[in-house]
Parts: sequence; structure tokens; C-alpha cells
Amino acid sequence: MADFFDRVWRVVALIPEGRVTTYGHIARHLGLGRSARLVGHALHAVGRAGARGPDLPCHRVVNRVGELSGRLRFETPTVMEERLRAEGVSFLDDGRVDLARHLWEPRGAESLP
DNA sequence: AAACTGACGGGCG
DNA sequence: ACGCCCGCCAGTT
Repeated sequence: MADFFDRVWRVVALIPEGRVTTYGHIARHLGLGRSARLVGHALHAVGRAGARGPDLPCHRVVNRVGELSGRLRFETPTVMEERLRAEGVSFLDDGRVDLARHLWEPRGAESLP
């Protein structure tokens, strides 16, 4: 389980600046397609204690339609969007991330334990 | 110990 | 596009 958190963090650390990915993509990439929620739990765990990567770009993880569903777990409810805008991520009129432009899909060997 | 709670996703109408 | 419901599963009550 804790190793699952590790794998999630490892993937998140790879998201390039100015790109985003979704909980579901990460979960599927790790072979746990139906447990996207656990990815959220893993990131929530980052916030507390910061035992692991305190510098993880967790703001680059959004839900499947590009909503910043985790914004309330950040220092303030707005930093998530601010950080993304600061790296050049564009938003649609309805406030969702423009996934068509910025979605990054995990691929490669980082899934290996 | 049982119930509730989500940083979720997919299917259906 | 939208709302609803169901499956999922570790934490918290």
C-alpha cells in the first residue's frame, strides 16, 4: 500500500511543467484502473507531514474533465490554479483546464516497481 | 465493528 | 452537456 503511494509520487514527479494528467491516467498506468480514488488519497497524504516529496507538483493532477478537484486541499483554494497559470497552462471559459492542449499521459518504465 | 467519506471514473438516460 | 447511480477502497468516525 505504502509502496502504491510511492509509485504514485514517482509518476507525479515526472509530469512536465505546463502539462497536467488525471487521477485515472495515473491509476491505469500503475495497473489499478479502477482505483483512481487511491491516487487522490496518495496526494492528500503528501499534504500532511510531507514525509515524502514536499516539492511534488501535485497541482498538475486534475480530474478526468479538467476540473481542479483538489484545490481545497492546498494552502489556499486558489494556489492550484495560480501555479498552473504561472507555468502556462490555459483554462477554458468554464474554469476547467484545457486538456486538449495540456494533457500528459504517463508512459514508459516509471511504472515498474 | 459498522458506517460514512471522498483530490475518481464509467455507464446510462 | 447534465445528472444519477454504481463500483471502487483506504482512512476516519
